[in-house]
Amino acid sequence: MEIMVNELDERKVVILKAIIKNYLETGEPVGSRTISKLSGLNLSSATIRNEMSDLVEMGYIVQPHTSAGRVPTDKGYRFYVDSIIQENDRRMSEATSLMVQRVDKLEMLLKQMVRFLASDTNYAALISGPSTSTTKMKYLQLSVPAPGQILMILVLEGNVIKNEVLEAIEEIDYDTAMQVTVMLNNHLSGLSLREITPKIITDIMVQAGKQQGNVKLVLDAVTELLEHGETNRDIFTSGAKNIFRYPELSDVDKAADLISAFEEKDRLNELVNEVTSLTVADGAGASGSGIQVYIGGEGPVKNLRDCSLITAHYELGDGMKGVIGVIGPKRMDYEKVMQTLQNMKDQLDNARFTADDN
Amino acid sequence: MEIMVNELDERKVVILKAIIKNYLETGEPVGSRTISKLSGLNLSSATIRNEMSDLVEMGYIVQPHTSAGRVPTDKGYRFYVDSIIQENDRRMSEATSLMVQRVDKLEMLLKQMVRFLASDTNYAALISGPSTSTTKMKYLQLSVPAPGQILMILVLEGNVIKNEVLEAIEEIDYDTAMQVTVMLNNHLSGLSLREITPKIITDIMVQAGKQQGNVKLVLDAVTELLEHGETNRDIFTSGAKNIFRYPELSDVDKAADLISAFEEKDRLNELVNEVTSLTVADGAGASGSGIQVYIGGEGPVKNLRDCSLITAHYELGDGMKGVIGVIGPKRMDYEKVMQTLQNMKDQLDNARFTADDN
DNA sequence: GTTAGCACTCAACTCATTTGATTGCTAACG
DNA sequence: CGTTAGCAATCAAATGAGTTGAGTGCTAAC
Repeated sequence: MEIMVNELDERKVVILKAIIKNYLETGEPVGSRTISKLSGLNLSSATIRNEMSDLVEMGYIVQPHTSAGRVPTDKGYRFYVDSIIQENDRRMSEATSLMVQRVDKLEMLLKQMVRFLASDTNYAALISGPSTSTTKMKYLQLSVPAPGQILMILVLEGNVIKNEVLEAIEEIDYDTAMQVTVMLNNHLSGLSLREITPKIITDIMVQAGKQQGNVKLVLDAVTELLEHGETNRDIFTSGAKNIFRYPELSDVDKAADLISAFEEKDRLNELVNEVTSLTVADGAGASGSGIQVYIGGEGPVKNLRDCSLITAHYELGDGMKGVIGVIGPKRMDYEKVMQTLQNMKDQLDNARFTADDN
Repeated sequence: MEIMVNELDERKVVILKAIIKNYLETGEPVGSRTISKLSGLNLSSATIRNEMSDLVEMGYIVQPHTSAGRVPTDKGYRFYVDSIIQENDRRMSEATSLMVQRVDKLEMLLKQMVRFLASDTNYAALISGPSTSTTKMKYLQLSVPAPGQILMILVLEGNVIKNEVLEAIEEIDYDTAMQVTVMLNNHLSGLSLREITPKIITDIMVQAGKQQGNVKLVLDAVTELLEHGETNRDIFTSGAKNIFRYPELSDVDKAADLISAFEEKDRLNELVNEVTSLTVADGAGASGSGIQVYIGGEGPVKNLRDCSLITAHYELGDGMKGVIGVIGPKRMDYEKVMQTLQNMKDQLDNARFTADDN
């Protein structure tokens, strides 16, 4: 990226930014005369035209048709976003602490966040629940709701609760279930799925005694539950209807596509997973800020034509990592969304749960 | 309703049905010539015109403007739907058993159902989880995940699991929690919220001894959880994007409205509650079939302009009652949807859970 | 390197016209 | 008296010619 800095002289940069900024506001192709008036450069429209024609050649902007103004290309957007990121890194984020600090139920917090995000930005917003494979297990409880059945309850950090009813392998009575519960907690409490070593497993199995079958069943279920939760996180969304605010997305096909992505959470899950797997250092111009911007067909949003995606990773502490993001038209207010998202990220990173205060 | 039967002579009935049927297919106003050809009555368009003009006077159809064809009014739809219901009652439903009979997890079943319903009908579909106040409690388990905290797990019929972490009133240790658990199960297991009498409560409180505060806490939480679940059921949806198939709904305002109703489940919950509270005998022409049809502004859908709602109540046994429904344009294929819904209802009414088979 | 000037382009708008589906009415028919 | 053919009247929607206006590219002069 550094090599490219010199491709554009200062004046071209000013003009390009002015074009994109204006386009973000109006959604209409931008003409030379507009820029001549708004850029602050005191140049005539003719001169601007010459520069614009250069910018077209370099691929930063295009003309929808001969006698129309110019519209940014993906390359243009990319440039714009990258330059915003650089500026923001300089003047650090002054996170205004505007939201609740202590929340009992994680789910509440996330719903609250995503709703705020959508209504603040007027785009569609989503937030994923925390990664289940890196979150620590607080407590595991087995129980016998009916003969031959084992009820397994798994409490994770942040009081996220997972549970499942299993069909027992060996006969198991209430007291035995309690003994096994204590034994399992001794080994597993405080660990995340990733921290369970083979040694721990063997230790557990040795102590399982006659209940080996059931213990294996439970361990498998725990693993399955957490692994499955990894590719199948809870996802909360808000503001899907904001799609209709933007004419370029409200054409029937695209809108239907977006809406169904928001309804069936599967595709959002894929998206979150892809975003997670791309390292922070990666293409999306994250730098130190931890905000990623995917424009147009880039990366995870290649199926969402004419959309851009802005995401942030949050970490609530104790390995509870998740993703929060905004989906909008390519012509979105990148600057504002990035700021809001940075704010949210800071909020979440500093959130503490009342239940943890003991 | 019986009085009205004679308002329309046989020929008018045939013509009216033909008009509505054609309108359902095409979505375009229907002209006299079309009916003259399609009705099978061998009448000229002029005669049809005379009859149509009568039907307009009687309020079954209207003209969007002079020189346009005719379009059914809500009264027209109502007539059409009622006559379908009568015919169907006669030739009983021959429920083709096309779906799974045994499903472990209720949530899976419901998701499966709603997805099928949406893709089969091409409308938007929704299904509510079972009523929590009439579902029986199978098993209640208390536990102490951390000092000063009580983890309450409530297993309902169908292995629906609810849970909550409470802040303890009195000190409570693991063994005490177990004792209380056994005591509570003795009293509550097998009952639904509605079946808990004051006597049961007093009996429990007497036996609570030193743990009175915590027991009260737990009982309140159970009540709160189940009552809250009543107005706040799980709702699964599918096929929201089908809205775009129908031009009359895909105008921006209406679509945005519908979409946000489907995203934020609150309004669907209200809808389900309203549907539930209207008795089966009520206005929506249910008769014996247990299918309700709400046309246009009728009842629960008064906010969803130009939409109709068709619902069925299901009962999985042991008080697990819920609602399944389809939302589409007024011009929807009532006949088909009602049949599909009847089928689903039958499936659900007969579904049995493997976990119950012991 | 910058600018004024001008011919040219083309989507978008306007407005009159045409088209075609459909009605209501009337007079004739059986 | 119900039915029908015929016809003028209506009106949304499609068509198309003409106008507008934003914007460009090019050239010649500053």
